[in-house]
This record gives sequence, structure tokens and C-alpha cells, in this order.
Amino acid sequence: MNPSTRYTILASPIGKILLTATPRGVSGLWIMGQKHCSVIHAEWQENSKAFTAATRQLTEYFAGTRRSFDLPLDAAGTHFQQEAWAALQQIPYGQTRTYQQQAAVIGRPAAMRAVGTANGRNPISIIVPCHRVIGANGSLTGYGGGLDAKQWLLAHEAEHASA
Amino acid sequence: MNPSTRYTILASPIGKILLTATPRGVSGLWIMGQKHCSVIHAEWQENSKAFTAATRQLTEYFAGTRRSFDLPLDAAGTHFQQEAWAALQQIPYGQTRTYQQQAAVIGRPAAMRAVGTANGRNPISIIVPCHRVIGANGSLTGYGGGLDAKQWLLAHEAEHASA
DNA sequence: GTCGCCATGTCCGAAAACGGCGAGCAAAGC
DNA sequence: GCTTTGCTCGCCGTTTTCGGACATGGCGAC
Repeated sequence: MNPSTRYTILASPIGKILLTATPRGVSGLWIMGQKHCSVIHAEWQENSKAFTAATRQLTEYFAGTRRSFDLPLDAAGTHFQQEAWAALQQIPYGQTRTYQQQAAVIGRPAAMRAVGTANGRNPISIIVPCHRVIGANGSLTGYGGGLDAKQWLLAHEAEHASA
Repeated sequence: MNPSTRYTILASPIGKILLTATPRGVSGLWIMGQKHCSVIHAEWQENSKAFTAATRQLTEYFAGTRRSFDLPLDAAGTHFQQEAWAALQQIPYGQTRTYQQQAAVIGRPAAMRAVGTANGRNPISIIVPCHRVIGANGSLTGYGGGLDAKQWLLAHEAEHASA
């Protein structure tokens, strides 16, 4: 909604990606074609030059040569969501955690279900690695960008983790 | 809440008055000591110089020598409230209207009760003359600044209307 | 007269529903 | 016996929904 929001679209192995940013940093990364994909607002401005660094880092990530991102982020959310997303960024490349473990990290071990909801609201997929959280029994359980994308990302990271 | 809000306090025949303003104009006028009086937020700045014109016009009003105000206003409210408050400003000095008449003016004759609520939310007393609206049977019915103030204002205007 | 009922927009608090979960238990299949 | 599957229930933050309360006035029924 913020008219100072800029966006761009780029291609990837898992489909087109919509990137958005405010003046303070990247505010969204959505895998397009999914029902949870964010909407492009009329007052936003297309500006691929504003995403030079983000595009390069994402390209390297998909090539398997980058394992962590170094970008200013500006994700909007409640206090609890901010904590949940901060916990996500502590999960190393190629590893997974359960929702229960993530809830314990933020000091609320019983809030595992709320953590699942918060992960579903994560506006910056991939860079904030919500795909690295799976069910306690090993099932993928869910992913805003589609379970196919979640599985692809985990397999991709597993393949390049040891290198 | 807006840190660019300024305020000042001035004396009047009906008690102390709190004036607030944004960069776009006067945003509030509250009769202090009433339960509906706005709160002074910590991030606001006291600045009596910003209210030179408003103070002069109010002084003239209370002296009986001014019957209309000429100030930029910036009242925050819903679309319906904006319409209701605009209708208030069409009521001439010294005259009164009923809530029903005011509702008819904005094209919703059945919304008289909603108009009463909207008037109660009017942030700029006196300048936006919600005191000129009374019950259909002539009763004063209510006033955020206190019924005493409402009666005083109406008597004051009646006294100076013909001059 | 006067009492009760209804209409109008907004805000606020309470309550309920809703998830990208996890554990415990029973039943079925091997 | 042991695993697997499918319930049920409790957990917790967020969102949605709902019900009142208001600065009123007209109408019908008694």
C-alpha cells in the first residue's frame, strides 16, 4: 500500500518471483502463481535497479554458491511474528528444525502452533528461511509458496550444503 | 501521536482550552477538565506561536466581535464523520439545527442517531460548531465539553447575533 | 400523552474461530 | 508384539465476528 514501495519480478527454478522493497529494505519475496502470492498494488513502482544486490544474491543462491543472505530487510509484523522470523534466520543453510524447536528458541515452547501460523505469514520467503521448518514427524506440513517449492528448496540446500 | 503535532493552552470564559495542530492546520480544540478532553501526548511540542491566528480569532469570538472562523483545519475522521462535520460548518452563527436536519443535509435523513455520535467525536469544538445542534424538542441533549458550556455558547451567540 | 420499537454509523470489548503443531490413545494390519 | 494410521484434545497468537452503547426522532398502539 505504501506508495514508496518498489517491486520487480525475476525468474527462478521454482517459478517467477515477486520482490518488493520499502526505503528501509526488502519487504517481500513471493513465489508467484500461488494463492498466497501478494498482490501488486497500483501505486507501487516497478524498479529492477533497486534490486541489483538482491537479484544477484538470489541468483547465486539458486546456483548453489550462496548459503546466506546479506540484505537489509523490512518485514512488517507483530512482535510475536518478528520474534518467530528472527528465529528462522538462525537456522543454518541445509538444516531443518521442527515447529516445536522454533517455539522453544523464542522462549515459548508451547506456542508451536502459533509459530506455524507466524511462519505462514512470513512475507520474505527463501531469504527468511521458513522452508527449513518441518513437522516433528518429518512431514513437510505446509508452505505458502507450495509444498513442491518447499521440497525443491530443501533438496537444493541438502545437495549444496556439504560442498 | 504524530510527533509533528503542536499544542497550546489558553484561557476562556468557559475554562481552559487545549488547542492542537498538525502542519496542515488546527486538528483539535478541547475544553479542558471535561472527561472527553483529549490527552496531551509526550511527543507533542508546546508552541504558542503556532497558534497566533487561532488565539486571536478565538479571543474575538469570546468577545462577541467574531462570528466565523478563517483557519485551516485538519480534523481526522471517517468519511461519514467528515460529512457530518462539514454540515456543522454550514450552520450560521447564532442559529441552531436539530440532529434530524443535519442528517438530512448530508443526504441520509435516517442517520440522525449516527450524526449525534459523529458530533460527539468532533475534535474541533467551537470552531466546528457542534454546539449549534440540539434535540428536536429543543433540549440540549449533550455536549462533549459539558452541557454548561453548550448553554453558555448558545446564549453568547444569541446575545451577539443581532448586533 | 407515553411507552415501546426500530433505524444509522462508528467504536470497543469479548468471544469464537482458525491455522503450515504435537502428544496420547485405540484400533487395525502385519 | 510392533508399527502404522487415524482420531481427539490442548496449545497459542491473530483475525474475524458479534453485541452493545451512543449527544435522536418518527410511528403506532395503548
